[in-house]
Amino acid sequence: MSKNTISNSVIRRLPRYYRFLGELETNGYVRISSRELSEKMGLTASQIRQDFNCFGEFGQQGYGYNVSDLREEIGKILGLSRQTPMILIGAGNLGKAIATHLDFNSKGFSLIGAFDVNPEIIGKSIAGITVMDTSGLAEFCAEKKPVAAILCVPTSAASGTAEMLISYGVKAFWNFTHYDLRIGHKDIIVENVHLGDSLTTLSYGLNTMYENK
Amino acid sequence: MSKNTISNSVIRRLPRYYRFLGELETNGYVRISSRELSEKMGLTASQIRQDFNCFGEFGQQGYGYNVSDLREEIGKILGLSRQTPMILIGAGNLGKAIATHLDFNSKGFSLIGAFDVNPEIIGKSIAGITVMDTSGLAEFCAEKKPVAAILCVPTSAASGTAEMLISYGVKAFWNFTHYDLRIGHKDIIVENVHLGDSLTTLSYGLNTMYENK
DNA sequence: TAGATTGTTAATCGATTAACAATC
DNA sequence: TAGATTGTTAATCGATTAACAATC
Repeated sequence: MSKNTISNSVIRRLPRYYRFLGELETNGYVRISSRELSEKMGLTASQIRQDFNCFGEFGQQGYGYNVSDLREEIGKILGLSRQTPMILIGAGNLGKAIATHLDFNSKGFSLIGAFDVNPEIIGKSIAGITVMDTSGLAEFCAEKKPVAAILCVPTSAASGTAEMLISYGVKAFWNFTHYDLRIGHKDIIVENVHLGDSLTTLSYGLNTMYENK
Repeated sequence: MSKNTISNSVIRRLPRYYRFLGELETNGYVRISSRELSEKMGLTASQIRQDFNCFGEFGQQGYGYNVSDLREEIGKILGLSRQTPMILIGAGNLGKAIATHLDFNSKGFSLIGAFDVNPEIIGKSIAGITVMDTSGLAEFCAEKKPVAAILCVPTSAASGTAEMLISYGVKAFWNFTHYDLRIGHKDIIVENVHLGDSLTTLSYGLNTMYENK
């Protein structure tokens, strides 16, 4: 039974727990204590127990956590057994790389379509999907009802494309444009990636470490 | 004159400030108050003033901040006028997309080399650079002394590749593998991207919003 | 039972927000 | 000068850590 609201800090740690537990399972771990997990992940044991207790009692006093059970529970919380239909908008270099690089099915999604406006890209196949002309998007959405979309369009097209997709029923965006997508509609979910900001942060780190040069 | 230590929360906001100020400048803004900026960015005016004051007094009472000056100051803090030499390790789909999609020069870096082990990729040109054989990495590093590296290798090769690069003098990593790079060496900087975790977070959002279905 | 480790409450720490004196 | 808005201190809020009783 989940508590009322989960803080964003906790949510951001969940995928990482899930990943580590998967590795532990692969390596034959059956049980693990919060202390041992904390050492492996670079967290405190307290934080781990607090985090898990947001969602229920997954452990057993005197024993610890069953790795496989715990991983499954976190998977449920993350909704990873779903196959939410997702489409890619913008199948250029980045869109193509995203679509081929990630295992959508193990992360709660199913890539069911890809769209672009560039005639040189339309008709090509990526990740087993034939890229369609963006002009056919309305019809496709009416029929296949994708719930999520990957935005790999040029930054200038980000906002307009998102609004259009919302009107077609899309509820969640994975945004790779350099535009800060913040939607007014409150039932729309946005995950901004901002690779540029990430690289900029790396620059800050270098600048700070070697500032006296 | 910068204060002793800047919290990570503040640092993570800096690239976003820089981006917004750039847009404002493009749109002809000469001055802006913390209140006006807070409305545009979805922050509080207090937070903005606190953040900027970590680094000095960039504003003027009764006036606000000069957009262009403030942007330049933040650019300096981020080290964006540098051209830190950077190399790409792994020039497959993702590596290629990263290299071509981002403007390294405006973010404090200069992409000076790309490497792969795949004979089909070696010799091809991406972002104006010819992909070299990874076997020539040691020699290249000795000569060109790259300070930063983009890791787009398979997850299993992440740790080993990083250690090798450190031995060649690389100080900073932009890590796109699914491996949690945490380096023992304390003078090494790591920025983990974890696209998979980002997508998983999106799944959580959908799962939470539509959990009663 | 004794030992281990959780679940949970209390204490601490840090980050955000509010308030206001300083000053342009 | 009066109005505006910063820089900065104080108050609040939230997240992390510590402590320990519950219990397997």
